[in-house]
Parts: sequence; structure tokens; C-alpha cells
Amino acid sequence: MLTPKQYKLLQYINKTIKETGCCPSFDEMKDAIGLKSKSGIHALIEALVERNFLRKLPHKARSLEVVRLPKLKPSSIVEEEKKREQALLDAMIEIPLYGKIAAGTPIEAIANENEKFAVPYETVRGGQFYALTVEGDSMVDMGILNGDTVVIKKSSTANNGDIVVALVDDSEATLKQIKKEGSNVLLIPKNAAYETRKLPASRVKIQGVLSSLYRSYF
Amino acid sequence: MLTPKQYKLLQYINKTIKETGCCPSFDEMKDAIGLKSKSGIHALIEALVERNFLRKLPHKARSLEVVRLPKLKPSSIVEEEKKREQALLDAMIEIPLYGKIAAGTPIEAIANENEKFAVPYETVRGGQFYALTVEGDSMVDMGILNGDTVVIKKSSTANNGDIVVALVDDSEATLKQIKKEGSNVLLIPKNAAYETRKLPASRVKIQGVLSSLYRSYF
DNA sequence: ACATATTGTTCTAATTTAGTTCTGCTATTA
DNA sequence: TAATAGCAGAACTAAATTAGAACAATATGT
Repeated sequence: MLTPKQYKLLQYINKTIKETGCCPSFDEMKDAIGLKSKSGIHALIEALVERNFLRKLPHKARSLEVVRLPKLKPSSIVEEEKKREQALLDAMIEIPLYGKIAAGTPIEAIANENEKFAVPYETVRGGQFYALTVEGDSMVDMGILNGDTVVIKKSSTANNGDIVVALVDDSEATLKQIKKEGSNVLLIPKNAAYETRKLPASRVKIQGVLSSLYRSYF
Repeated sequence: MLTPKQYKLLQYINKTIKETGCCPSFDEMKDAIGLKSKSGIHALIEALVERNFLRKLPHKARSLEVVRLPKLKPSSIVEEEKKREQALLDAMIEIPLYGKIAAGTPIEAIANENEKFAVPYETVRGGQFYALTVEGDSMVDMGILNGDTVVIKKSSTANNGDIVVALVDDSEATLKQIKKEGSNVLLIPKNAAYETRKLPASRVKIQGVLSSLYRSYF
């Protein structure tokens, strides 16, 4: 099967051919995908040809043909399955409540398997999840308050702009928005009173991505 | 027969390819099935390839393809699903999701009994509850954001400082902090851009008190 | 046919991401 | 106790991605 870039390019090629009737040039593709050089497009196309998703004539301009597309499940089937599973999956499930997050201790170290937090099962499908109690006000501008419970999806990777549990120097866990900047990582608090931290990527481990939030008013 | 981990991994790979069109990386797989190291994934994949459930291109990243799926689930997985069905009957309760709150319409008028919102049973004992989707930013300074779901306990009274669903002139329902001032009532938004409204108590009916809040980040 | 513009190919090299291998720990079982 | 399976963690190897430039083949207009 395909890598994400290969998939993106294949979709673009297919869409363009469908819409315009002719195949995009390498330069158009590199712009569409967001590359600065078309050599990368060449490599992606070679891979797609090798995997039999594309066919082409060598040295012929705009001669690509889409052989097949990765078959996504038709949405009607997805809907059907969702409905059928709904009854089963709407149940509550308990996930571990690991304690408070703000600063100081890696999460594994304070893991206490006894405490649990109940969430609807459908919200924690497709991954491993845990809950944390928020301590402090470093994220108030995104509506994450002291005392809130956040549900975190375990992951060692994240996208730019995600709110993550980041472990710094194997010793300090914090909840912050993350952005990559070359070989550095920015940990961005959402409160004007706090400052963004810029750290080499090697000092920061991602322990999970914010998935949902729960707050009680009693 | 497959081991539980093998079964889970195979299902995850199949689901991911069907949904996204591209193959997950070892790191994504380890997060999804709850391993901390990808060496375990390697072993599982080797086993699945050997048993002809998976196929891959040698020396290519993200090249897995699902050959077939097992007919039988490992018994431990069956057990787990049974347990979950049981949990469905025990722990969960659904409350009506009445629609959006911001302004304009009394809640009863837009009540749609079809939509439900699942919450842990313990959190909605001792009263009648319903859920609303927040629309607008008039409460952002208390961490209540556009799109959040709030759980409201039905009540016609409230304490000073409570956040309530208030019905003004039988026509307009809003979520605001409430304060009594003699024969008047203050409806206080929590956003500097909005102004507090002061109304005679006779024009304001309380429809419920904010009990908890839920937010999803996906 | 000629000149010129487009388009596709190749190469080098740096960086990031992904896959493989190995070592050792732990719990289980014979 | 020894054997084994499963997994964590690190070290290592390999592939994918990206950029830049040079170049080759093709297409186009005159």
C-alpha cells in the first residue's frame, strides 16, 4: 500500500485528470503537493508505477494514467457499520486516570492503575487512551482550565498545532501546543502570562495528543 | 489461530488502509495496539506475513497489504467484547441532546428526542438532565467554547454565580452566569466583548444549571 | 528545419522517517 | 531451575522526502 505522500499525489493526479481531461505536469504537481523541486515528484511517480497505481510512457509529457485507486470503503458501508456498532460502542469504558499534569514528573512514574475515568467508548476507539487532571492555568486561552480532566490518546508523534502531553528531558510532563521548527520543537502555552519554550527535538518526547476534555461544575 | 495481539494489529492495519488509503507506520501501529516499542510490531508482522494474512514489498516502507482476514476471533477478544456489552447495560445513560444554545429559541421548542448524548451514570443522578451544544463565544473567559457540549441539570432556581440556561421573555435561551440584584436579575457573559444584561426577574426563567462540560478535539 | 519553451530525467546531497536487529528484562510454564 | 514467549529500549540500517541544478527529450511556433 501507499505512503501518505504517494496517496496525496495519486489523488491529485486522479482528480486533475477527471476534471481537466489531461494529466498535470511535474511542475503543477510539485506546486499542488507543496514541494519546491520536481525531482521529488519523479520519485513518487516511480513508486506509484512500481505499485501499479499509475502507468506512463517514458519521456512523453503528460502521459500518466491512473490504473487503480486504493479502494476506500464506500461511505454507505461505513454508515451501515457505524449504525450497527453504535449500540455496542456507545457504552462507557474506563480508562486509567494517571494523575495531574502540569510539571515535574513523567506520566509513567505517577501512573496509578487504581484510578479510572469513564468516557463513552466510541470516543476512545482506535488507540490507547488515558486521562489526566489539569493543574495550572497555562492553557486557559484555549478553554482548558485548572481542574479539567483531559483525555489523551497515546502517541509518540503529533501534527503541528496539536495539543500534546510533552515530556521534557525525561523528567517534566506538560500539556502544551506543539510546533516543529527544523530540528527544534516549540512548546506553546495558551496564556499570555507564559512564554513559549524552544527546545531541541531530542529533549522532547511526545506522550500523547489531546483528544477530549471533561469538566464538572460541582 | 492468531494471538490477540496479532488479531488486533491485523484489524488495525486493515481498517487504516480502508479508511485512509495508506499503510500505517510501525510507530503508529505500536501506539494503536498499545506497545511501547516497535520491535514487537516487527515480530507480529513477520508472524502475519508467514501465516499469509499480510504481504509486503521487500525493502519498502509502508508497503503492507492485507491478504485475508481471519474467520475466527481469538477467544480472549470475544471475552472482551462480551464484557463491554455488559458494561453498556450498567454504566451508561443517555440524556437528550436538545440542540444549540446561544440565542433565539426556547429550548423546549427545539427539543429533538432523537438525538442523545451519553454520559456516565453517576454524573446525572438525582435530577433530570439534558445536553446542549454551545454556539458562540460569549463564555470563552470561563473556558466554555463554541462547539462544546454542556450538560444541564433541570432546575427553575439557581444560586448567585451559577451558570444557567436562562429563558428571557419566553423566547430567547442563553447560557450565562446569573446574579440576583433586588428584583432584577443580571445575566453576565464571560467575554469582555459582551455586555451584562440587567432584567426584571419576571422576564427571566431559569431552565437549568450548568453541571458539566464535554469537548472533543477531533 | 530551426530556435525556443516545456516537460521529464538524472544526480548529488542533506534531512527526516521508517524498518530491522540485538540485548536484556519479566512473567510464565515445564 | 531452565526454557520460553513477549516486550522495552537502544543502536543501527534502509527508505522516503526534499532541494537544487544540470541535462535530455519532446512540443511548439516560425
